[in-house]
Amino acid sequence: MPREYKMRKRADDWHNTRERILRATMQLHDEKGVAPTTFSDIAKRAGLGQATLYRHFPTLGDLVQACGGHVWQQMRPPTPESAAGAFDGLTSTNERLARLVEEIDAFYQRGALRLGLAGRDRDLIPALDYFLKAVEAGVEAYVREALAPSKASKRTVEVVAALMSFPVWSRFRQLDLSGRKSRELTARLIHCAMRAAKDF
Amino acid sequence: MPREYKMRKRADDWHNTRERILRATMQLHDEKGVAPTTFSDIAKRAGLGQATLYRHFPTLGDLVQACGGHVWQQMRPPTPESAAGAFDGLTSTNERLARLVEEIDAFYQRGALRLGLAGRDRDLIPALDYFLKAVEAGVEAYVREALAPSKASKRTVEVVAALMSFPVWSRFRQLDLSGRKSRELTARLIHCAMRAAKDF
DNA sequence: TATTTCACGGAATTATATTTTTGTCAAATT
DNA sequence: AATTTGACAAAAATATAATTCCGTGAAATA
Repeated sequence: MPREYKMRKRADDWHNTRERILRATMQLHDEKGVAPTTFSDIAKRAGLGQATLYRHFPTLGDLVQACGGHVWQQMRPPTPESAAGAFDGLTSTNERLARLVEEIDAFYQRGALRLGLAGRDRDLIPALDYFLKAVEAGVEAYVREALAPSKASKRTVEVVAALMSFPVWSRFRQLDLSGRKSRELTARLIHCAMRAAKDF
Repeated sequence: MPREYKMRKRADDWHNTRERILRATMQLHDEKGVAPTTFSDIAKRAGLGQATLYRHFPTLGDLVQACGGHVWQQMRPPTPESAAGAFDGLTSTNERLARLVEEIDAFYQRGALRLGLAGRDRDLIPALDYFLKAVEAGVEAYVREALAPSKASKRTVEVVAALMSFPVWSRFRQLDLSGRKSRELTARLIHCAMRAAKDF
């Protein structure tokens, strides 16, 4: 229920408690995961009554979605809109792939914790699924853009996108390769996959 | 509380209800996941009172662990013990890698549903984590065995194991490649990874 | 057959989480 | 200044799940 506010102080208070709620929620989500976090957890952390949460966010979906906005801008995910710009001036396939790996790796590093936690509960909480689908679309757009000059097939794009997906990144991260080596390995695997995908 | 049973019929009844509980539990776990399944869900499905569940399995951990036994034998995971035998008579690296991919792929196909569901709740339910760690150890043992004649470094084994992990398999499965093509792709990626891992 | 044992289900109890109700006080309006 | 509005917290009301208690009847034992 958005309101018309001519009332300055009340509007500010409203906004402030809203932000306190979101801060507390994100903290707890980072600590225990999304699904296991309860309303009373949040209220306690924010120093508010539970009823206040409902006033601001009638459903859990609303709350998670609102967090999504903050999280999105904190992790700056790749988007279809930013894809073209990310490869500006790079013409060789090699350069473009290197840039692809850099960009996505940097993004996953920024978002590792939250992407992992969100992934766990995505089919429990629709807002999370929506969020992650948007992330995946962004990654795929980057892959497509990186491969654009190579006239890669749809299939090739799919395969490379799989290789650049978060679950795969996350598993490889468990090896304690340096970031440098890790990106190098990824790039090589992509080359290999592209060659292989030609035969499909 | 195990008992001394000389009493035939009671022992049988006890065993039968135990199996009914496990059957119902596994059904529900397959349908809704492990964590979201409640004791009353299980009791209803099994046609038993909830109290009966507690008598047979005092804690959730006991129940999940007992399911684990059945699940384990249904999905026949690779184990360190079976690793050596799986590559009997195969001498060339190529043959061994092909066998590795076949074996693990077949296993993941058998276990896909449950491995996915278990993975989601593994850090919520210790018994699941234990189970999955055992699975991972088996896969790694197979990788090690497949690469044994190639004198691969520890690092190489790790990298290939990552490539053969369930999360990676699962993501690639989303591409709708035929099993044939999919295994072919995996094999090629492994070759590439081995070459790359040499430089690390 | 008489007595004891014990697996069971119904129902009570406890625990935890969600959602609504209500009174209060400060801010806004007149 | 008097009145109204609305943001808030405390606590009540619901809802759902975990856990325990207790009487019953069939199986075991003597």
